[in-house]
Amino acid sequence: LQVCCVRIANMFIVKRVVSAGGSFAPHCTSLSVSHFSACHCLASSRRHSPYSSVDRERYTSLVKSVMSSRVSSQTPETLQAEDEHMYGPVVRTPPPRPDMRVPKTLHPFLRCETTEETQEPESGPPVRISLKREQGGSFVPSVTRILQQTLSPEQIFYLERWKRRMIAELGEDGFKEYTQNLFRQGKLFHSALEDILMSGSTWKDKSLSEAPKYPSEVLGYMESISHILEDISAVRAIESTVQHDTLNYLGIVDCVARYRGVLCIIDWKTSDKPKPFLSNTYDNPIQVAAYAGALNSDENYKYQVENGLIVVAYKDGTPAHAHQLSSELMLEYWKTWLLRLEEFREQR
DNA sequence: GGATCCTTCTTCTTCTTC
Repeated sequence: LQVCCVRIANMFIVKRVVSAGGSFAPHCTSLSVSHFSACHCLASSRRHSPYSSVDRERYTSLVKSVMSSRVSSQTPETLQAEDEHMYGPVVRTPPPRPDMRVPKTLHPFLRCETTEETQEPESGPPVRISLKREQGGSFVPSVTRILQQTLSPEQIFYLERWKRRMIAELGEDGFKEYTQNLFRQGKLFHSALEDILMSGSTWKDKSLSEAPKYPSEVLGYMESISHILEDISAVRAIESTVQHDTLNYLGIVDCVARYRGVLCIIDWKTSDKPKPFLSNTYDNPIQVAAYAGALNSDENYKYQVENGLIVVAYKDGTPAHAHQLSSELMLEYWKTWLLRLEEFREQR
């Protein structure tokens, strides 16, 4: 509102000064002296401007510019001053980082040995290996931590800008509450899903009989993914820890199951904004590839997973978006993950 | 029981015209 008032007030001043024939002409601040004179004269005697006979073509656009209400009276300088007032000092967008790099060592995504004889039956309850960190052992960083600490300058810039704007809108406390609520919803959604997938029933069965058991906040998300759940079968792992045997990192996979018959690492996400394209999910595909690579090297899992699936659920029940990651795509993201991992190690 | 960890999310130009 404050910015609007300032901008409207500025435009009003320009209009008044021009129509009163004054010599104040903010539009001319970046123009030459001759332009300024033209501006002044045109403003003071519009009907008999001496410039109309001298150099009419040259000043046509200038006249239009000054007289038009569509032109903002703001200059980049005043806009920046306003932004600084509202959001703090302006940080320039960092130049995009050329990322044609390849990892120094291309660690294999899949285990070398053949998996034909190690196929295990897909019956039985899903595995759930809980996280147990070794006391006093060497520190093993997590996928989330590594991704968080190797964000690109662009990502950091946009995230910080978003945060600044949210705090300006909601206040410090309001922002804290907002983010806590986002996390809470995500956690509730994951718990409900875990419950459904562990029990081996479908959401339709559950929603008919046990819907009241789930917090009302997650019902929309469950409705959102109900069509995806119909295509899920052979759930093998839920919220289970995976650790890479040589690359020394760990994480917790949301789910390993078949989606339309293809064995996938599945990552469930909640989002307020629609994410119809894979590119809308930022680092999520890298996260999925990192989990898959770890699982493939992990002795606790006797099978390999080459594909991925990112499911974005919506609170209002809008059908979720499911982004499938082919084995080729997973390999590409595996390379990106290896780069991020190298970057993380270099920081230390 | 307390402390710590993993995870849960958040980003992508901006203005005019119809």
